[in-house]
Amino acid sequence: MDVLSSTRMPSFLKPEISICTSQCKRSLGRSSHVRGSTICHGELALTHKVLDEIPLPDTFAWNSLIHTHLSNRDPGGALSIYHHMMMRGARPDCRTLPRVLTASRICGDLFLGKQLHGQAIKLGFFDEHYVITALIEIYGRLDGIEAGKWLFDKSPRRNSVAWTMILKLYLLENKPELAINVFYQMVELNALIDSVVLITAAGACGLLKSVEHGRRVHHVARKFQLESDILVSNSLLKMHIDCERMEDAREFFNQMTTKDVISWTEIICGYVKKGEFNEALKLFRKMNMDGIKPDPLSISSVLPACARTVAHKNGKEIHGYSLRNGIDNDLVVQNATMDMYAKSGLVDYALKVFERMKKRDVISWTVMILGFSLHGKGEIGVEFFCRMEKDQRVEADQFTYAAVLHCCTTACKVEEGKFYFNCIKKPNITHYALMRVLGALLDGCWMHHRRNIGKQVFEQLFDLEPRDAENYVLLSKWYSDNEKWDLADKLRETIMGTGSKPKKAYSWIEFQNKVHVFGTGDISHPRSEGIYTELQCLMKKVKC
DNA sequence: CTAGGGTTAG
Repeated sequence: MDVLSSTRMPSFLKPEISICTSQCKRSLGRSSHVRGSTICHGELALTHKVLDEIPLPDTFAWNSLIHTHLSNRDPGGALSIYHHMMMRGARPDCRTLPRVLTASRICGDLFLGKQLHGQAIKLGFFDEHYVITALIEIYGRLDGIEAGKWLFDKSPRRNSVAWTMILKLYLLENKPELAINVFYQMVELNALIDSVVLITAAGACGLLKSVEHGRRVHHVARKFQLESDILVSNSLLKMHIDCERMEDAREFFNQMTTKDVISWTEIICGYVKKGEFNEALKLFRKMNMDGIKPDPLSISSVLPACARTVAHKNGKEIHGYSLRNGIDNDLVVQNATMDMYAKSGLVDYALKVFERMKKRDVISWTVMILGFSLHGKGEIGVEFFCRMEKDQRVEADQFTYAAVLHCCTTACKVEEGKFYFNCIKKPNITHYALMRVLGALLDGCWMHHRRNIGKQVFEQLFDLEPRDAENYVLLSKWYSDNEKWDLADKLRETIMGTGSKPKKAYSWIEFQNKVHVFGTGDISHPRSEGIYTELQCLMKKVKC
C-alpha cells in the first residue's frame, strides 16, 4: 500500500478501525515505534487508535504523528492531531511548533499562525531556530515579506536558514534585487554562507539576468569553496544560462569536475532555447557517452531539438530509447515526443502517440491541435479543439487558443477565428498570449487581403510590445506582401534605429548523415564562398 | 521526529 493513500483515511477524531486492540498494542506498544516515513494507511489509522488508548502519550509520539500527516500532504490532519494533543493536555515541545506552523501555513491559516506565535513566546521557544524560521515563513507568505522581515530583524538568533528564507520570500514576491541585497548583507555581516543560500542567490541573479551580480555570487561561492558542490555548480550554470551568456555557461560547464544528469539537462536546454539545436544534440550524445543515463527530464528537453532540425531520425531514436527504458509513460515525455513528430512532418506518428496516451493534459491537446494546423489540417485541429472542450479535466489556455486560431487561419475560417478570439478575453489571459493570437489572426488577414484589419492588429501589437523586433519583421513582411517596398525599406531603418535585433534565422540540410546549419549572413562554413556562388546561380535560374 | 536548495514539454 502506498504512503500517499493514507491521505484518504478517516479523520482523526473518528477513526473507523476494525482491527482488534491486542494486535494494535503488540505492534505499537511503545510510542517510539511510530515512524513517519514507513507508516502506511492501516498503520496510521492504528497509530491514531493506539494514541487514544495510551493514558498520556509522550510528545515524541504526537510529533511523529503530526510529521506523518504533513509528509503525507495532509496539513489538515496534522492540525487536527495538534488540536487533539492540546485537548488531552499534552505539552508541545520545540519540535512540535515548527511543524504545526508549517501545517497552518499550507492551510493558509494566518490566524492560527498568530496563536501559535503567542504560544511559542509563552512556552519559551521563541529563540529556537526552527521556530523562528517557521514563523518568518508563515508571516512572510501569508502576510507579505515585510511582516516576515520584521520578525527576522527582531529575532534573537539568525542562522543561514532564516537568511535564506528572507531571500526566498523576496523572490516569491518577484523582488530579486532585494533578495540579492540581503545576500550581500549576509556576506558583510560574516553570516555563514552555505550551499543553499548560494543556490537561492544564484537564482535571484538569473531572474534579474544580471551578469554583474552573477559574478559576485560566483566569487562568493568560490571563496567559501562551495563552487564544486554539485547543487551549487548546477545553479551557477543555470544562472549563466538565464543571463543569456551561453559562452560563459559552456566554459563553466566544461570545467565542472562532476556533472550529473541535471547539469547536462540544463546546458542542453540552454542550447535549445537559443536555437542551437545541433549543439544540443551533440551534447546529448556526449552525455550518453559519458555514461550519464538520460531521464524523463533530459529526454523532454532534447526532443525539441530533434523536432526543429531535419534530424527526426534522432527523434525516433530517442523515442525508441524512452520505450525501451519504460519512461514513455511520462506525460511530459509523451508531449515532447508528439511535438517532435508533429514538427518533423510526421503528424500521423504524433497522433498515434496521442491516441495511446492514458492521461492527457492541456499541452497534449495543444500540441496536437497545433500539429494539425502546421500540416494544413486546420479543420481537424478545430475538431480536436471541440473534442477537448468535452473533456472536463482539461481547460484551454492561452496557447490552446493560439493553436486553434492558427487552425482557423489555415482552414480560412475567419468567422470561427473571430469567435475563438472573443473567447480569449478572460482576465487570466496574458499579453503574451494576446500577441500570439494577434499574430495568428494576422496570418488570416494576409490570406484574405483584409488590409484594414491587418493595420489595426499591428497597431495593437506595437502598443503591447513596442520593442519586440519580431513585430517589425512581421510588419516588414506585410508591407512586402502588399508591394509597399518603400514602406518596407523605411521600416528596416526604424528597426536599426530602435537598436532591437530580430532573432537570427536558421536553415539546414542533411547530407551524408550530417546536418549542416546555415544562419542568415553566415560565412562560418568552410565552403561558404562556394555555397554563396551556387546560391546566386540558383536565384538567377529561379527568377527566369 | 525537526526548517531554507539545482533540471523538463505546447
